[in-house]
Amino acid sequence: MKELAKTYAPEQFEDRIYKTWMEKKCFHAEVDSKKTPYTIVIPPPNITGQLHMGHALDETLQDILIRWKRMSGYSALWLPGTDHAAIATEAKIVAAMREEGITKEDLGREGFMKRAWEWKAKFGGRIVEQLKKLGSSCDWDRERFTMDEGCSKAVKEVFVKYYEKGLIYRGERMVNWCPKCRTTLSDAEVEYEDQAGHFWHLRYKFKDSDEYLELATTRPETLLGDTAVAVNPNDERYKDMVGKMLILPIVHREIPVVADDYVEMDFGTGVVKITPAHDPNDFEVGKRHNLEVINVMTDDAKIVDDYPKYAGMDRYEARKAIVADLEAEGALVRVEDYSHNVGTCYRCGTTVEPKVSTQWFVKMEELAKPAIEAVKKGDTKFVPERFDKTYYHWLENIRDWCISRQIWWGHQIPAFYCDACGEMTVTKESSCNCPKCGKPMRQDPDTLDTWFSSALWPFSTLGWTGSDEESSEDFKYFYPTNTLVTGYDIIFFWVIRMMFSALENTGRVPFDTVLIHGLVRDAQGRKMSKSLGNGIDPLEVIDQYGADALRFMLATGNAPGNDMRYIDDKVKAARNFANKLWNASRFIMMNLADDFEFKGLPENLTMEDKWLVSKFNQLAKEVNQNLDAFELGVACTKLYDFIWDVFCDWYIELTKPRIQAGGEAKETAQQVLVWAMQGMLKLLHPFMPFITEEIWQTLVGDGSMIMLQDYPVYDEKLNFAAEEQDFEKVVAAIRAVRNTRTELNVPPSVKAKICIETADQALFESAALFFEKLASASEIEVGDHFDMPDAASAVTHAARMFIPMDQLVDKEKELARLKKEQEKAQKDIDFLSKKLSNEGFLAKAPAQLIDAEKAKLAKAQEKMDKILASIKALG
RNA sequence: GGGGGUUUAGCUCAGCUGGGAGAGCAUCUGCCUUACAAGCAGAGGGUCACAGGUUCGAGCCCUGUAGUCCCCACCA
Repeated sequence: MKELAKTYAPEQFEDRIYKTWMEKKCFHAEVDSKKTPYTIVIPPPNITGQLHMGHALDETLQDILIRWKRMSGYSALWLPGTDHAAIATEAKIVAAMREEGITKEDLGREGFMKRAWEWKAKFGGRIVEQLKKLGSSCDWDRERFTMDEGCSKAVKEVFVKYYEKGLIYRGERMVNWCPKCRTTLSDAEVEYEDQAGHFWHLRYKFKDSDEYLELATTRPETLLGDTAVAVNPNDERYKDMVGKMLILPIVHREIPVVADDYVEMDFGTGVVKITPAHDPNDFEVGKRHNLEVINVMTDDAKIVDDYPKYAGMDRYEARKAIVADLEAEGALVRVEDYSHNVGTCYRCGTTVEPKVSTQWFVKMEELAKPAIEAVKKGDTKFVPERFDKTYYHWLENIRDWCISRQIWWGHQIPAFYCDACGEMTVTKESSCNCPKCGKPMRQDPDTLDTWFSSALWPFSTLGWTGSDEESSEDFKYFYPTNTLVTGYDIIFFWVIRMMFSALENTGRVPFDTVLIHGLVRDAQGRKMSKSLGNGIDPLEVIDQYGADALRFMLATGNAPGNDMRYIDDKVKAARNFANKLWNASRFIMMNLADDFEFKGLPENLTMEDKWLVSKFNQLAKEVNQNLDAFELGVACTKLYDFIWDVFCDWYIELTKPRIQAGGEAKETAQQVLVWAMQGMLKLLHPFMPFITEEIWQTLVGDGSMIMLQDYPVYDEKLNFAAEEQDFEKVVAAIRAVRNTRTELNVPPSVKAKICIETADQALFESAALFFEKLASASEIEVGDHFDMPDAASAVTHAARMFIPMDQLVDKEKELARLKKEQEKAQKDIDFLSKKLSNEGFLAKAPAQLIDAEKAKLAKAQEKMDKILASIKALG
């Protein structure tokens, strides 16, 4: 006898099974010309990261798809790896160094990089180990890192190519600057939030008169860098003042009044102070009017030494001091509360400082066009589709991408400068001499935006070298990849950049489908965050309920792209489902003799066998269809319902009489039970890999592994529609009897005879045992007419059943019950006959539907006849 | 200021090409029926936000309104 532990205890086998899979290299994908490739590249988690629910969801969806495809005969590659996460990682390392009292400068660039690599070696693998706890079937032989040799080569390759094509340039622009991280940020890396602030109304005095211009600002400290005041050229109020000079308060510098369309006449006083160095709009205005750009802040947002009174003050201290001085000088008119949009750093939350600086940029316009086209043509599809709008909108309004970062951890920009003659060279070489004067050149100290390397991930990880011909066999076989699974929150950061990078460099889209999922929120619907402390640790959930339960919960009951809530009860429900399956398999195994041999589906199937087989066949069909359409949640529900309701609650119960009977009947039942269990395990395996593998190996016991089995598909030979329908009559009759008994408060322990009046006598006679087992029948009598006015009755369209009780049935109660059923039946009849007498319906509805409705009406009428007969019999 | 999501049972959510409203949890009634009380058998509970429209037929398609959430955007 095969045996499983008495209770489902995932902690006892999940790790062991994962180890077996690893040892047998089950996750490894091969280039195989006989198979069709199916590829997913993982969204590489940051090496600084800890597994959170977002990862758990993301990995679960990918693992379901890859396991399904693998079992369906594809050469399925799930390529894993991690991201160096430039700013986040450097910040962590710097913080750790601070504990020891060391700064970056102490170590120098080389020393720092050495330390960073050590840090990576120590902690970079942590998240990978956590992914394994989930059961992720990644090909770990192909694990990659965004700063490994291949990825770094690809980065240089692409950078140089872009530069040579004029797609990358270096220039002085207004950029986003994080004073805490001390680096630039791309537009995508700035998060805007509404903050309560103030509107300081100031007056700037004219140089040649005692008149003032009144204006308002949210950032009085930037006044130090004001080089003009602007009004709208069409503004009658200020027309005469354009060109006149004002005296900047506090600083007492002379600045002009300029006219510019940028100024809105009806906002505030219609006068704007212009600080080209500290505001993107003002920068543009400044360019148009040739204004001086006066920077007043250091890299960490302190006032520069040119203003001794405020020098060294941080921007908020300076604000206070300057407001006080303005007030003292009489330049402050009033202060009003004002809420405005402030840009913050997505890594550290610090308010971003707009700053003019020389940086490297990717020119986006030309790159964006093919990326838009590719989705419009359908080469890449979003699931759900609506996210293509987000995608288009971003690409259509895209600005050049600032890619240089003032940190060390990352890909150093492959540009070299000659300090002697000022020449610049961009090259893939790691060092070079000046092509003009021959002197050694100095490499640009900046590194690239971390997303520059992530953008190349789908091909850099597959061995792309710059040309398709020279690239690896892996690249030729597995690229383009098929499905990218990611959250909607990183479409801008990543999906878009992979799209245009792949199109530009490989000439093809990087993937054909982008499956978008939402966020996992807490039980109250709040975003899980460190600051709120409301995050749920997936590893703790796995410890408590098992990875399968967590996975099933994450995959069930939500549609692609929608957020979901983490609710403990949902995991419990998934765990209970696993337990149900566990026990069902225990039931099967405990009845198997030692010499039991599974021979496949037997020939001599009974009607209930055919009913089950036919339903299973349908299930296999639908699950495949759902997976194909990325409806993973729907597939989960169907598996849950089939396994729990159809198989456990009905079929297992139906086999019990045969199992007790023994002999050939038992043998057949067991073959079907094992067949069905194997099929269900296979269908469920992508969703719950551990439990299905554990049961499979125990049940099958030949050393085979479920994850390498063929995924079940629809098979016309297993379609027994007629038998299925017939047996549904029996199921319905049993339900009706149970219902009647419950309503009459008859406990299951009280057995009673059931007389079945039906036209399908042979069918019900052969189902006698089921009524005894499942409907508390003491015996069954089948006939074409019974006259039993003192018995309770149960009615379906196919049968009228009488249940004689020891004590007389309460006729009034019974009558009331039947009347209720009559009402229901009448409603059915009314509804259906109305529909079927509607000429429009008959003329336009599909014939198949009309036939189905007719059949339903006939059934309803049959049922009504039987109810009426019972009512009549009651007198 | 644009764009999008969402509104379905007490709660959390499914319901995808328009054909009589579903699940889990919760509630109520019975059951220790030897796979499973992490269980079994039943029951109650919904004008599918609102108002129009298209259609033989609308939770689903179209228009508008409202609540709610999110994304994008340079109004100082």
